[in-house]
Amino acid sequence: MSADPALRREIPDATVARLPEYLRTLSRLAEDGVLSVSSEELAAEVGVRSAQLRKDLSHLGSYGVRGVGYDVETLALEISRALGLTEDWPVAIVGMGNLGHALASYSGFVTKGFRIVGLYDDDPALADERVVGVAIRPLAELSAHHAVDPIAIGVIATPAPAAQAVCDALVGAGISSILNFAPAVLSVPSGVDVRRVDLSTELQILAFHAQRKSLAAGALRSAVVVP
Amino acid sequence: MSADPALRREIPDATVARLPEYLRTLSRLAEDGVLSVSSEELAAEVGVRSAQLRKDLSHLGSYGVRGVGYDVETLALEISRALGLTEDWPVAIVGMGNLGHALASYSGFVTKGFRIVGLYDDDPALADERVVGVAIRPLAELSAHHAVDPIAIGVIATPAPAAQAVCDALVGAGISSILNFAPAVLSVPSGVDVRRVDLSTELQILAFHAQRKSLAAGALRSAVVVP
DNA sequence: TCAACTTTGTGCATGGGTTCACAAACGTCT
DNA sequence: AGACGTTTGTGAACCCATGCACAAAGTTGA
Repeated sequence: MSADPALRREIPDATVARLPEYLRTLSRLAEDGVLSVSSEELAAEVGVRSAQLRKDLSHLGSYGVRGVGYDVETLALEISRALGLTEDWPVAIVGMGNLGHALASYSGFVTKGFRIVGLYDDDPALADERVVGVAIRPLAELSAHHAVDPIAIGVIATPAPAAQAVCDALVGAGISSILNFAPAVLSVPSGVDVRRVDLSTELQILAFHAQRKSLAAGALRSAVVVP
Repeated sequence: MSADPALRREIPDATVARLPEYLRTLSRLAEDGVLSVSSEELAAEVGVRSAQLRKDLSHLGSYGVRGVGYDVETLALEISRALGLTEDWPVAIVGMGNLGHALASYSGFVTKGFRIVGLYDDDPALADERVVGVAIRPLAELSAHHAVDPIAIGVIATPAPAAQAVCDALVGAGISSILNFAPAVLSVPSGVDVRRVDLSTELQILAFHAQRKSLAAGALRSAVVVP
């Protein structure tokens, strides 16, 4: 019998995907000394409709005040809680090439709730190199490390051909949340969560829209020449 | 009066987002010497339902053969065409920190249709350093460069506070497709396409699901103790 | 040639997500 | 205290996407 609506109710995936954006914007407003926002103002900042923002927030509970708006601090706290950012999440990165290094030193990591506890790469040239205070170790050590100091989230930053093997190693060690930067579809047992971030997919989607724009422009020119 | 269904019809965004995945898988199959696939097989590889795959492909035209399946080469070519990957797209990256370097040397860039033509960063320490054969130059030179050798897609890999200014510079130069890696919402005039890739958003979504899993486990334990 | 089998392409139903529009709730001002 | 203006929270309508199920179309084998 939980009292917190965030735990009782089912929050739609589409809403969860927007919460980080709301949170980021609220944090910025808080830094700027803003105490209160209306759904209209916040929605404009984030780039969504105000009705959508209100419906999203309604899934977490009722934290607004009618006629006034939302208290910035309170709302930020409630979103953090809903997302599980009040506890912190130990993260391990596998694959310390260019991308792995970039991810490890990415400031967004440390800011809120995430903490790097392990960096892994089988390349002997990288062994024991330290990035943000953590030594790079061979992947084989991950399982032992996880047994002593649990890892909640595994990040795969290897080339595509290695990704499935790395994923199997992570799952084998008992890690059930994986962020995959390799351009490969991973197969995992049910209960394991995989999210994929893929640069070339995004580029290709942009290319599609760019092509549509240039085709539309071409069609327009033709229409003018041959009405 | 175009004969190509891909140009006539409207392809849904959800479909466009999946096409790169289909293309990648088809390319892998082609390398393995596979000549033909059924929707069932291909869908299994990609991790979608076969009905969805068929419906997606039907938006590009009718390239399957009933009773047989799809010719791998043909289908790959048609998807490439639909996405606009038969021409190649000049890309510029702004912000050559860790992430910029990682992106520039990312192999997925060159593979299909994308070509890096410019790298920009205002840090004097980076000036004239060469990555993948391209010299890093100050952002101020982008506009002149674009006028001579057009850039189709701009990639923002700067810290969040600089992102909007960089974006304005890109838009001002006439670039209308932007891929943004900075954790910031960019405001752009209509007609400009922005896609955002954000590490910390993805991590937060994973944290949400991880929390749900651990809460469910906790609830289960409680239920066992206090039935 | 024809029957049996396979697989595509699609009409239709179902479900989620987005948007509209408004009543309920709050603060403020007279 | 009461009327007025503002903003939330949400029921209802719409819209897009997904999944089912099957007819149409093709292949294979006798």
